[in-house]
Amino acid sequence: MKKKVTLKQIAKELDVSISTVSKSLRDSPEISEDTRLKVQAFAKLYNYKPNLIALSLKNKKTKTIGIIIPEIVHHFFATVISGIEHIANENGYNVIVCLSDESFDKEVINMEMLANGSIDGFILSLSKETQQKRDFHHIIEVINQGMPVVMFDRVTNDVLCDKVIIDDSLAAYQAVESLINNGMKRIGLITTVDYVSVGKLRTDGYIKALSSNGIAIDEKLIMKIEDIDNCSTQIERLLKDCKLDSVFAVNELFAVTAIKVAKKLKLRVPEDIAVIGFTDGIISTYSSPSITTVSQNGIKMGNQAAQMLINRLESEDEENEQYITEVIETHLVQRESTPPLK
Amino acid sequence: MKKKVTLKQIAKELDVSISTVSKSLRDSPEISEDTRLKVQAFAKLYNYKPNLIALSLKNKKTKTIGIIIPEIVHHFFATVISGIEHIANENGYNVIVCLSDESFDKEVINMEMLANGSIDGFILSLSKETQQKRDFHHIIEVINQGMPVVMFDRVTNDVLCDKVIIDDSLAAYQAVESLINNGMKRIGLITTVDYVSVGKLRTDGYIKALSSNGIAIDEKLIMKIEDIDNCSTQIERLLKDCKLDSVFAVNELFAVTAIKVAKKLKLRVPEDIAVIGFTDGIISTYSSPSITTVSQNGIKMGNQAAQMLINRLESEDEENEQYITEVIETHLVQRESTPPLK
DNA sequence: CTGAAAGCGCTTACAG
DNA sequence: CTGAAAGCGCTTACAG
Repeated sequence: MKKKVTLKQIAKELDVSISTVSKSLRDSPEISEDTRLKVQAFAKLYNYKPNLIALSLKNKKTKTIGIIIPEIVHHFFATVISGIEHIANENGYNVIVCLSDESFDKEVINMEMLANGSIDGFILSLSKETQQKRDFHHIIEVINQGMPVVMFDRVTNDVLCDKVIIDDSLAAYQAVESLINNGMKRIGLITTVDYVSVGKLRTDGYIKALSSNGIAIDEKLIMKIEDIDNCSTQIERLLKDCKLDSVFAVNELFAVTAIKVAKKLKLRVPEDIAVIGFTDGIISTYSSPSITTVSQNGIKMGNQAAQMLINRLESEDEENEQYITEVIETHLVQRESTPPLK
Repeated sequence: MKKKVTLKQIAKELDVSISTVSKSLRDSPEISEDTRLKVQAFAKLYNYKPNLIALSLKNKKTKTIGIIIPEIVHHFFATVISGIEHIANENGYNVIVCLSDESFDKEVINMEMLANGSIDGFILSLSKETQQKRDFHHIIEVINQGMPVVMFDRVTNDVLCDKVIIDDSLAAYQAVESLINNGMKRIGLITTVDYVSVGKLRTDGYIKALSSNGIAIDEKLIMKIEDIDNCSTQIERLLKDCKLDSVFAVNELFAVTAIKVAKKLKLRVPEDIAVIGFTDGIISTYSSPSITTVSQNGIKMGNQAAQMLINRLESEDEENEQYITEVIETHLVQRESTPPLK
């Protein structure tokens, strides 16, 4: 057991002052080559590494980024973390991850905890409950304290900060329109409750696509799902009652469940019913039939978010810069759950 | 913009000493009720929260756990992080996540970085490259410095520390034996190269199961896959050449790929060929047919690892305690890719 | 009951 | 060229 060595101990061993040791290790020109080399050799021998906590305190920056997301067991979020991590690492930052579990309180607690010195800035995606309550004081407060924040995916207009999103409404619009262009008329929508921002936007896109193509909106074809765990009964009702020729689902889980239900009802996918999902994750790839879906590049979103945050952190406090909202491109990934789309 | 307030500022405003402020906020009996209340009211008003970095430096503990895993975009690892996070949070710990990307160098760099004061202890799973090189000096060094380490899943006997694993060999044995008990004779194995510890163990289990049931080992039925991205060509060769009645795959990806390939070759699953996978993740659930698999409860493994680490951290330095290896239960989850197994 | 001092591990402006 | 001092934000043993 050999504990980590400190400047103080090196100083003592070498019978010089702590300042001299510190300067030597930082290659200060103030120090004579002799003592510099001597100190460096000794430090190397004892494998000296500066204590990062002490440096953080001194420098008032920690070189770590705080991430707060609703959950991690979710391919998209895991993907974003991965994207953040890589850019962070390249720039000498570490990443500390907190999960809100879709809970407002946990989101607040985690933010406050991290805001007390542990990190230099936040990257976050709102919990469902926070979106439902529309209470963002914890985020605004952190920003007011001068800590930069980048929001991604589940964002809100009520907070002014940098953001990374996709154009959920447009992507949904295009997906639904491509169904229409291929002759589909009775297009079901499986979506979330409205307070989930991205669900709402995708719903909007669906509605716009129908409207601008002269198809009347039929509320019965729209299934809003609150409780994801029991979505299959609701989806079964939708498929049974409504004689759909296709379905647009706002996430992978809804899409794959729709396929499972369709099979159960002896409907062939895509012949009897075509399915388009959202978020190009592991499920869409490995389901059979594999799922045609709107790609949502989490790695890119994470890269972008991290880069924006780091730019803020390292831009010598030019406070007045405008906030940026970066929109990541999406596209439709064609697979087996739809006929070849024109 | 109102920056966070410090003890110093409060002291100045109230015209008392920093010590008095500190003690008041910690409810020290040394302080008169009058000043205590005054200070507390003021602190509350200004929303004072102690700087955690300063506390870390002072207390020589950070209340954060470092996690190093090969990758995060992998359901099992995401699941483990989730398990760690929850126990950590309940105990007032935060979690800092680093990815080794299966690279030895990144694993070393990340460990050294975190070991320099940022965390109180590690939870880690070895990168492939580290397993291949069998070089664990970075881990041993950290342990020698007195920092507790818990390894999970991809562990090694060359490092003495607490560990959380499943009995990979036994689980594989049981899975393969259940195939045998249901009349399967030509059982293929899709596995990793041997240096991946868990792959090797699962291979061992397969071999033992055949041997102890009087089935000769046929090397041609064993496919060791190095490059996961192109596994489907190799798997196709296996299925084509070997007339298998069943396959045991050491992970989800191999299992689902085997199913895809089987379909392509017009083999029905499970009628013509039964498939058992390993790791009960999202793919196994949503593939069709859904995949019979060995469950590997990542949440539980994470919980356990976090609990063991925290116990170490909070056990008043009773150094001499023995290291523990905790074995998490597994079981076979029956789904559609096998006939009902007796 | 209050405060000055020392200390956690480091850096750096300043004196000598 | 070297070192003492101040400081990052905090706590706590000790004096008064």
